[in-house]
Amino acid sequence: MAKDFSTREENYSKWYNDIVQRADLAENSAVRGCMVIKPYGYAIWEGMQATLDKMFKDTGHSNAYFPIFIPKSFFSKEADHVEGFAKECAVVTHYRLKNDPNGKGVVVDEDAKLDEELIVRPTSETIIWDTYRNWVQSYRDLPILVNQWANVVRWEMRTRMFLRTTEFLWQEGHTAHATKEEALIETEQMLNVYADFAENFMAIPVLKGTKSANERFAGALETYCIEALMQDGKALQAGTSHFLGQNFAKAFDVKFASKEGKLEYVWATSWGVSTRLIGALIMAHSDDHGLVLPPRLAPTQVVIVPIYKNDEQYELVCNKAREILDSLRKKGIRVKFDDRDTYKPGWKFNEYEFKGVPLRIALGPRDVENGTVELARRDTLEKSTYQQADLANKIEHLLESIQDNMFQKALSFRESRTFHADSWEEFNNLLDDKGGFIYAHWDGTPETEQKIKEETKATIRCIPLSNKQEAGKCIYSGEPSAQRVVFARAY
RNA sequence: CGGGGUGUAGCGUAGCCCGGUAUCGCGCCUGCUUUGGGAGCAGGAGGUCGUAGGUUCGAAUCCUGCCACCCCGACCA
Repeated sequence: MAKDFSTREENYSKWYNDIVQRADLAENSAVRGCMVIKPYGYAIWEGMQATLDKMFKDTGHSNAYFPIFIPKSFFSKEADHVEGFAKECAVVTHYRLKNDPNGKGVVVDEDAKLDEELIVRPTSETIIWDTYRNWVQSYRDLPILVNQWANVVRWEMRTRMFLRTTEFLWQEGHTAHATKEEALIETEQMLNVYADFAENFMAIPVLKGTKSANERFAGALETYCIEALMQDGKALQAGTSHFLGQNFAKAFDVKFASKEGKLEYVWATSWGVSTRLIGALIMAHSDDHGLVLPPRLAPTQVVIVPIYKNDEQYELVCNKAREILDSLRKKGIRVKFDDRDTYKPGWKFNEYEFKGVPLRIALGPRDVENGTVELARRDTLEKSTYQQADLANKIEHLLESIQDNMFQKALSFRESRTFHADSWEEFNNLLDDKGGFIYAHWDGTPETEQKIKEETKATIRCIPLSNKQEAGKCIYSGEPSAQRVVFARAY
């Protein structure tokens, strides 16, 4: 396993893949660019889903499901949208196979060619807006606040486990509103939901901001995003919320009669996060011993490992362990008692470290005798002995403290990698030296942004919502600028 | 799609330059001893060397085509 968090992509890649493999999260599949999410990785996703789903429902949204196939013609209706996705779509052209006349397996049956090709959804705006047209007639039908949990396919040139796979799992919210103001409020609300989730559940601090025109979602008027910093100094876009204006309503002719009796186009938003968040979790918190999971998202928060030399000790230790197990379960703590006798304690210690289980309880004859347990924290790797009395409460507090510590650690890391650059030279030096977020002045033109990207690989991650106005000069062109924006190299 | 690399047992590899039917580790199976940080010893199973041709008495090794995967870039959540 790589032992340093070098900014060398090569090492970091290897380290990242190693964590994915050793924590048993996922593996490459036989299908190009696709990934098999293994049970443990999927359990993390399920935890994220459950939390996010509740947050969506608490903000008035409902779940629905739309088809995976989108008729090709839908795509040509919104010009920017096609342009953004056309290059990475999987296309269904036939619906049947037949036996090869030459006896070599099966071939596509050319007689079963579709009149109109179907696109495997890269995102569902088009099919959803085509559907919404029929759902909306009056202002009384608005707003529509719908979310979908789904898989999508984007035929990317290059893939990375969790961060960019050909097929990935995500949620996409699609809302329709009577007014621009309401849609804007929704867009910002969902951005806040994402930021809340990232910081309070994933323990990853994020910058909230808007994208520059170049980085904006295809078809959106404004893209809001949360940006997180990974341990190699690269930025990761962790979630987006788009204000789509009336673009899709116009493209799909979604109109409603207002209170005043006028026919108006609806206002739209869309927002999504994906299994990429698992990648974020790995890259933000893992250490040289493997994955480190924040307690609130860990499928297993506490694992109990019994230690014994013979059947008699096994009985003794297991009885006590089951007592502890019950008391933790009563508290609602996700706890696992690993009483497999096919693996030895040392082996189990290592395994749960790879897997990032926040707290480990070791319980042996010595502990039973003394009325103690040994607790090991995954985040700090500290081991200490605790009295069994009131253990459930102590553990509950410890889990909270681990959650908090992980966030603080990630926050200090981000702060240590956040810089201001006032000259082109300084900008380049910072990028090559440390990576991280760099606040710098920009003249606001797409051309300059593009040049900077070509020369340094750094992009504008966002224009922070919390930005203060500050006159300055663009680090690249020297033209006047009204505020600093955040640059970084990104995944 | 460009540039680089790799395909040998479930996984990781040696051998390739200099041709003679494959090395080592992990894992797996059996037995005994073990169990507070990936146990020890003994025995055992498992390989059409990515694939299709070619050269040769003989190919993992040399030559040609093809395929797959990985890394770097362009593209992107």
